[in-house]
Amino acid sequence: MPPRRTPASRRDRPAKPPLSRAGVVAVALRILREEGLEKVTMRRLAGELDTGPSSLYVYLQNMAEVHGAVLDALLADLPMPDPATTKDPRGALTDLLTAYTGLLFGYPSLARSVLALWPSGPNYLRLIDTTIALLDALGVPPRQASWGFDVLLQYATATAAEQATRDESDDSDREWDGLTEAIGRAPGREYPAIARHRDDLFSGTPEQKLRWTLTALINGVAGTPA
Amino acid sequence: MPPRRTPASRRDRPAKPPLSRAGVVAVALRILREEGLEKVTMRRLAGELDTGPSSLYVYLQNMAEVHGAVLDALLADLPMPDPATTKDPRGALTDLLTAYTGLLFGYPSLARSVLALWPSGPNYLRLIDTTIALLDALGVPPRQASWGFDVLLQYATATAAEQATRDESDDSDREWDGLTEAIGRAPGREYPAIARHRDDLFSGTPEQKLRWTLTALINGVAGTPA
DNA sequence: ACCTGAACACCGTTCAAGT
DNA sequence: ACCTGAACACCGTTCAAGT
Repeated sequence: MPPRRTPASRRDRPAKPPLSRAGVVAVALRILREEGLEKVTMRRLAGELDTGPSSLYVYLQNMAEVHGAVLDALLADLPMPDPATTKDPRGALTDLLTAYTGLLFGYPSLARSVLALWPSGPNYLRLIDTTIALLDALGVPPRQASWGFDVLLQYATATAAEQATRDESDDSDREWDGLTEAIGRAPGREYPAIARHRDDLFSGTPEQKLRWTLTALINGVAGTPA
Repeated sequence: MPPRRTPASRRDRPAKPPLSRAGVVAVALRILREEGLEKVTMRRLAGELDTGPSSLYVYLQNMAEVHGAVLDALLADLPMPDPATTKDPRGALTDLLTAYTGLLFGYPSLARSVLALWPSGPNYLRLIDTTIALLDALGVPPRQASWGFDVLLQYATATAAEQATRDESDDSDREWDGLTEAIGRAPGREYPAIARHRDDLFSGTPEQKLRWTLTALINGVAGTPA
């Protein structure tokens, strides 16, 4: 029997590295950054790794797991404060949540997918741990911190996900912001509260609103006995 | 030229009602209730209406619009308090948001889709209007009510959407609750805050948590100057 | 155990051609 | 204007058969 060798069809091509979970995730991350989540498909990943789509299922259970792994990889770049030494836990928490929101704003369709996931990678756990620790440092009672952390993270994610809907529609399409349109047009006879608040509803920059909302969430979590 | 008549292939079959947006939405709603959102596809809708999928695009721009229309149809059943006469606006607001969450809990994958939408149908506008009016009645300053209403609605939607992930996995699959697993296993050396709060993180029923969170959100919105 | 090609069972949307 | 069939351009996942 002849020794096993690379098949002729592969000879003189760059050696094909062995498949691995990390390798698949690395390719997924690159495609996400360069072309967006929509292009991260099992077929595309397989193609880039010079194999068939079914081979990926050895390393990842399904597409949701790919998305979760990609989120965790992105979170590695999120600067984490040290809750034990920070002098301004409230500012550090706001900054952390703002940074997390900003990161997801760069990948709104990933944010959308993450809402349907329960991310559980090591970097997401670190984000949870730091959020809870900062609430502790703020003097929030433990049960409130435990029940409150995911309101904070969920709001950040949902805010970025909302952005996805905007990004998908083109400017020429007047439906892109159906709710703003609808609020603007809502007849005062039928929707008196909307009519009364029309100016306030459209006031403020997205940054101002985000900052206010995060503050309101922290205040609510800190000030509401469980 | 002979008069136009129903083609032979349709004779003796029940008369085919003319297509309409309302008709499409009604079928979508029935399929949603009986079989879930996953079965509400353009091809299925077309099949039930005895036509081809392309015909639906005369009445609805895309699948997102179908989902939005279905949500609005469901909201017709949501009991709305009258903000002008209610004596306990805080209780009424909590009840309204709890009822909205409960309604979406029945259709978690719709909730997931709604997060990516900006619903703008008449019944959703009514929900917004009532929420703002109840915040007014609570004495919340107008700008805070204007900025705060969507935190409340978004939380309700996101909470129901989270449920979708659970529903999709079967019991035998231990991954169904990856985050709870991960939190339970998180080593205390690396995640000290999680370890410290382990008991509180798993405490409380979903109902208790929902009630507390809604209260915390209302408190935060009411008590944080914009 | 790992890897594969091919198949299964679908999707949403567009388009040219009718009526 | 409304409606259509067929096509376009894909999907995720499974499975039997390899190595």
